Amino acid sequence: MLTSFTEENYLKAIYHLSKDLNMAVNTNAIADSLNTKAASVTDMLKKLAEKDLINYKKYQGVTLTEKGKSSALNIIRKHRLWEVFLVEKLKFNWDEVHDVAEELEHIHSDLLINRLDEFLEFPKIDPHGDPIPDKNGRFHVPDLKPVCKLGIGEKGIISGIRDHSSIFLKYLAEHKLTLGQQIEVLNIIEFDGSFILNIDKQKQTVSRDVAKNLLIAYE
Amino acid sequence: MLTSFTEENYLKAIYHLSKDLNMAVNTNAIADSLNTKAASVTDMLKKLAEKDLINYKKYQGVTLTEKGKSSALNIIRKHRLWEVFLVEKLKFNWDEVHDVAEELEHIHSDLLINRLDEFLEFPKIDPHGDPIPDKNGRFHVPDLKPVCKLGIGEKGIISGIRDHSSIFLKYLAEHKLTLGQQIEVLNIIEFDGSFILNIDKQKQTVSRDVAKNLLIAYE
DNA sequence: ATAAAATTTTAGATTAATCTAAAAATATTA
DNA sequence: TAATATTTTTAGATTAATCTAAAATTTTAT
Repeated sequence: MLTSFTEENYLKAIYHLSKDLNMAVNTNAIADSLNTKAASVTDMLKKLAEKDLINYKKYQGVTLTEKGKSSALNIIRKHRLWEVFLVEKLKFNWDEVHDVAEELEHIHSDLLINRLDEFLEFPKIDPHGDPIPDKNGRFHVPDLKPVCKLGIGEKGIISGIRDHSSIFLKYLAEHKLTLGQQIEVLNIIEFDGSFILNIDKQKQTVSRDVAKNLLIAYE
Repeated sequence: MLTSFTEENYLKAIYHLSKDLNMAVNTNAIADSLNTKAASVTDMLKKLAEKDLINYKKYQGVTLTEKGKSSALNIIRKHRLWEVFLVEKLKFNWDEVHDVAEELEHIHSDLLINRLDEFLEFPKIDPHGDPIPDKNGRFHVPDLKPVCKLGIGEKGIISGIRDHSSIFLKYLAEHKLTLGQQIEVLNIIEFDGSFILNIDKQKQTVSRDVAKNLLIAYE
């Protein structure tokens, strides 16, 4: 079955939205996430339902069918594998990969993506710590917690991020807050909830906002 | 300036057609090469002329402007670099790369393509022997001749092909007639113009059709 | 429970790329 | 050079994806 560039973006958006909420996704939520209008979304939902990619009943929101879910996971797989390629092989910074991967994820070729997977030695996570589905759509969700949940004296390894904006990614890179880095909470400021961290043997303060969006795996 | 997937395919087609003929390209020729109808081509020509990518006067055929030519060369550059990547890094056969490269060539990112060029160590030719334009659109056209122009006893290195169809490519690969291979003309059959070649110390006969489409560089 | 607010869908247009059929222009040839 | 054939363009539709504005439905709040 053929899916257009646009249909694929809808499937991906629905997948991400329903993953967070774990329930039917609203028309407006899709419209917001794709920067389009609710009326356009309704039109597309009818089309996707026709193709048996989503379960859709008027006014009731949508969920992905098995077919739709596996299609969405394949697009996410492609996106994340390309991100690994860009960073590992082409020396992109982790804040430079998203837009290009948004285009590359729509290239239609199973051979290409499976060979790329092999070339990259079957990576399990992308440059932002997000898991990469295998060719059957299977992946493991690492158990991560935001820095803000740590107490004083606790340690962890930076292993993911919640906010994926390039401005946040740039900030993190400039402050050595990159994947794999060990951190320790030295103190928490009561006034504004900011965290004083020990990073690479240096004291560094991060705001509560940063602490909420930086995910760690316990040691 | 933004060019759509479709516009890019028109520019590429016009480039290839005008390169062979070295003159204005006909509406019907473009329609044939893109498997579309003359009426559709006329519509698109108006649009490309509007964008100053082609010189177009009704009924007079078209040529590329400098802008159009440099855009076409950039698409060809991308196509051929991706082909090198697919063959060199992802172990595609040379008859498997064309369709995927047709999609990859439309990814818009200068950083991507220039980094890919670097990653591949600035290749000068693609897996079929076609030259790859550099980032300024410059490339050298190798001086090649078809096998059928060789006389008995002459030698050469297989360095290019005229026909790019996957059926021809597959035939060549199966008969060790691949890029870089040395050949020597042992005999030419008067009856049907077929060639008896010495390839890798083995005698092999190829039809005149093959001899016309297989290009060699003299020793 | 009903009115007000918010969300979602429908109706009717718009744009890019395409098509068929007919008209216009150019090229061929007798 | 006039008739015929070929090529190209125009006119008018079609399809996918989008939009605005209005109508329908659901949710929230009094």
